[in-house]
Amino acid sequence: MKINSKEIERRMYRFKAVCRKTGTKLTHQRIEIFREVAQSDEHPDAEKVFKSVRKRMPAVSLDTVYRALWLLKDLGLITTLGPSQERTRFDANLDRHHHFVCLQCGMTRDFYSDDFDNLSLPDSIKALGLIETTRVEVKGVCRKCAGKGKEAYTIN
Amino acid sequence: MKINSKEIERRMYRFKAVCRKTGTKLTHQRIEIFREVAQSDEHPDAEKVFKSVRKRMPAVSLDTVYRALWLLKDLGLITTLGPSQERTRFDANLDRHHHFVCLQCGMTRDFYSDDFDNLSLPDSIKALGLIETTRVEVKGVCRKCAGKGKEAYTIN
DNA sequence: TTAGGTGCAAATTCTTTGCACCCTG
DNA sequence: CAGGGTGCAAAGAATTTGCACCTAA
Repeated sequence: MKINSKEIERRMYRFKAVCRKTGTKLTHQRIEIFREVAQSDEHPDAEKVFKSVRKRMPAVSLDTVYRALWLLKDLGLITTLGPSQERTRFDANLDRHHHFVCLQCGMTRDFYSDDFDNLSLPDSIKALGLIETTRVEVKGVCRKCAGKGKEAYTIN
Repeated sequence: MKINSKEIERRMYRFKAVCRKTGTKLTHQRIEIFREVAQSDEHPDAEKVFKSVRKRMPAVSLDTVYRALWLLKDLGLITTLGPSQERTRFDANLDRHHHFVCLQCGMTRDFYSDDFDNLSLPDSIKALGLIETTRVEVKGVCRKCAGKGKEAYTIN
């Protein structure tokens, strides 16, 4: 809850426009659920959204929150942090490296780049705490999936 | 299964050394579980490791795989991809941005950087597929957590 | 009016835990 | 031989689904 109200309005407007354009019903639940994510800068998880929304709308159910969030993601109105709907994956490569991740099949390839290894961070970030790693995540659609003619959808 | 055997040997050696140094028992299960991750470049999840290990060692159980993987992570011998043991989080900020993530409390802060927005990717990566986004993930320990005097542990 | 949306409860899926037995060091 | 480690089965979390009722358009 820290985004400025101008920006929140803009997000709400866009949300409503996209719903109309796509024939998605603007239910009270969806409005409150979207508002909750739109007005927060802390990247809440489903449970957190649920708890906040429930304060204003005691009857919502957690499954509606999940359904709404995935819908909003499909509509390109929100994105997910981390590999959404994927399990934790393990990596024995301890060298400094970066990742390319296929948005469709999840294929992940390590790559190396001196340029990326030596990025200099803005001071505002250094001020946040002790920096340990800086990693570049490149997302896209791998050749195999692109070959299948699927459309790439909206992105993290 | 694509890492070269020299590198696999190096990883196995390091693994055994760390186990000895920390008094961690070198059981057959742990050896096979670590080997599986060490010899793979595809960042397997727990289930995948389990299935592969079971071919050579039919009696292993999935929970042993989980226990071993988290242990290996604690020992700094492997890392996790994506927010390990965290839930999916949602973000309504559709502008191009980057993240700082606290390894201890999970606090995530967006930040902006023209430099980061304009990184040029190695050709080898461009060849992998259609690139959609390039995002920098900075990990570290936020001031609040650092203030608590906890040690930062090994990193993603 | 009516098709899509919701709440509820039950089902899944993924991961963790308690406990008795086993094996490494 | 001792204490940590393992397998099993059962518990817990997190997320999804089936279905009858409800509501936005």
